[in-house]
Amino acid sequence: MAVTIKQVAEAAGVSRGTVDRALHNRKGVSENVAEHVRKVAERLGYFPNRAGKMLAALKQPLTIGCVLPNIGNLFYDDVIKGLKMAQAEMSDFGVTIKIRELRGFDARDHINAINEMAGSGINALCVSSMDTPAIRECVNRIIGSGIPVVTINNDFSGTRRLCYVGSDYMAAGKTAAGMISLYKEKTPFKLLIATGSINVKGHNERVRGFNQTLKKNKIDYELVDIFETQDDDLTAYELAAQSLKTNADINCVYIAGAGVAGVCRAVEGLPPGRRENIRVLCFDDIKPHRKYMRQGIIDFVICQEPIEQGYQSVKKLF
Amino acid sequence: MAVTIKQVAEAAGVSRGTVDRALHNRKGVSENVAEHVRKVAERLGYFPNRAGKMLAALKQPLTIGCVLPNIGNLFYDDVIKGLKMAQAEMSDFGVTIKIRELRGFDARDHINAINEMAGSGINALCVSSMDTPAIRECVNRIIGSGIPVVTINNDFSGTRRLCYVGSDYMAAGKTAAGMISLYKEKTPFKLLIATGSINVKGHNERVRGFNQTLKKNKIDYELVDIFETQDDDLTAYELAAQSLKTNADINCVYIAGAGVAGVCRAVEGLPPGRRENIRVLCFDDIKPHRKYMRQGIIDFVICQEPIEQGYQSVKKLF
DNA sequence: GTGAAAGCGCTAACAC
DNA sequence: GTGTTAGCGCTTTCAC
Repeated sequence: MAVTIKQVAEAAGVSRGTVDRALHNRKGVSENVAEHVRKVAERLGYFPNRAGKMLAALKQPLTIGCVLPNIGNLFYDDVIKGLKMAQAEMSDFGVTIKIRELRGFDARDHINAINEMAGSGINALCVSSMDTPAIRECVNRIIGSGIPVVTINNDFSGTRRLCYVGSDYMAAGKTAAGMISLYKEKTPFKLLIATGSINVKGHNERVRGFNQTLKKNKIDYELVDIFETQDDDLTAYELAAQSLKTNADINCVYIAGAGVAGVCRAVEGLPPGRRENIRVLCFDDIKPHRKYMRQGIIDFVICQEPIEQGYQSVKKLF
Repeated sequence: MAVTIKQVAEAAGVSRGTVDRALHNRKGVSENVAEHVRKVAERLGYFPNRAGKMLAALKQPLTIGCVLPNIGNLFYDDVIKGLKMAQAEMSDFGVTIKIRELRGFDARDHINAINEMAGSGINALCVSSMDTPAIRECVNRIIGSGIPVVTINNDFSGTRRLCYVGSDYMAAGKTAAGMISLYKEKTPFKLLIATGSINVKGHNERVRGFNQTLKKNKIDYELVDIFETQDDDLTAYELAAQSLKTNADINCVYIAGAGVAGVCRAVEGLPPGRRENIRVLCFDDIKPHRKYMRQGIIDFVICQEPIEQGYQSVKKLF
């Protein structure tokens, strides 16, 4: 059996309460005693038993607030599924989650939602948003106020968030480049890139990783056009249809964000003969993507693990 | 806060001990009272709190025995990593694991190891073995003796194991068929299949799923040769070299088990011109596979999640 | 057959 | 600043 707080207390010649205070840097202990206790704990190889912790934690229930731009983006359905799985698994330890749902990429909306959530008595925050200065500032302020934050699916540059739970988007772009290279006989690729939003770090990285790897592997390609879908199918459709019409030489479409169905519909609308000649790559395993994949419009879908992302976010915070 | 055993006891007008006995079908409680308690618990929506359970479980440490044919099969390194991760995470709840390592597919060896393990005072068993009558019988006997069993990575047909943790090998074969279909212009495929062992259910299913899907999708192919590697690189090398020499028309090698490096070495040894003309598909992300992938010998590797398999096996048993 | 009580390891409230 | 104690929910042992 592992060493308990009781044994540390005996060895250090103090009470269990004092050990607890010392090891958690709580106030109410003199620095001398605290230092001594920490030494003894270290020496005995003390490591707090999580079963005991959990049971005691029941008295201080933990509420985790989640802010997600999920409305109109099916991908987040599975993230939410993961969040709920975690909640189900940890409700026994006093964990509750509270989800705030957002539509689209309006920075003001996001900031309002995050602030509201932070002010609603939560103990921790789990957020998926954009990587803009205003939002970073907002999140940093919340962290400063003592609420730990994890980013989920979308990370921020330079915030002191606890951790990021999500995929490595550079690697994802790299993978996409590898996939399209299987069609080397179709080079030079005439490329259309549809990204979600220039404010989303992950979308940018998917594009950078893709370009970098194509160059590194000396794949012959030319970037013909690029636009933002705003993760909206209608916008995506219109811009894609326009671009494909203007640029008759496009033979490869790389979709780095949501709005995939919109782009696919535009490809679908092309005259036969042209349509089959276009390779389409996109991300995330959601229902409409499967449909277009079966139809042969989409050639490759690179997936992440949304359920796991939701699940792990809660687990880390707990 | 959720309903506790104490509340159930009060509502039912009995003691906490009696509730515990009733809900766990332990002896020492009359069927009348037991029935009544179960009804009350049901009505109140009682669900045992896992934090409390875990803490109490500390008094009865749980030892999980694991029997794995890992020696000489790098894939299991990650399975073991997962087992150890789980142990690290759950040592706080009194869980210990004990691993017995095996080499190869000798049924007698496996049965001896399983029996030894079962007789060594373990509380649960986690096993990866072959799907033969003798081994099934052995495992069923152990289950009958009251030790719960999960199968990991390799399932048995028709045993009363608690659950199977591993991949869907039919789907894996299907995926492989989809991958090779990307090279449709190379049809008809002249196929060499290297399976690991005819006694391993997963290997068989990988082959069946592969064949079925090629047929279903009307891919033109012919099975030229098939052999067992015994998951051994040397055997694999010799048989593959022989087969490739005898059958000069082979242009596609499907490796359903281990021994991949052996087969690849055989392909590598072919004269240039012939060598590049052969597509190779295999399974599992282990180091030598990466090497042959970079070299361009292997075209596709379909992976499973060995770490997760190890981790989940322990978690389920706990 | 049933109730009462101790105790798993930890934290927090209270006492000194 | 430090010690003491109660209690989180559950299981098990001991008494009756």
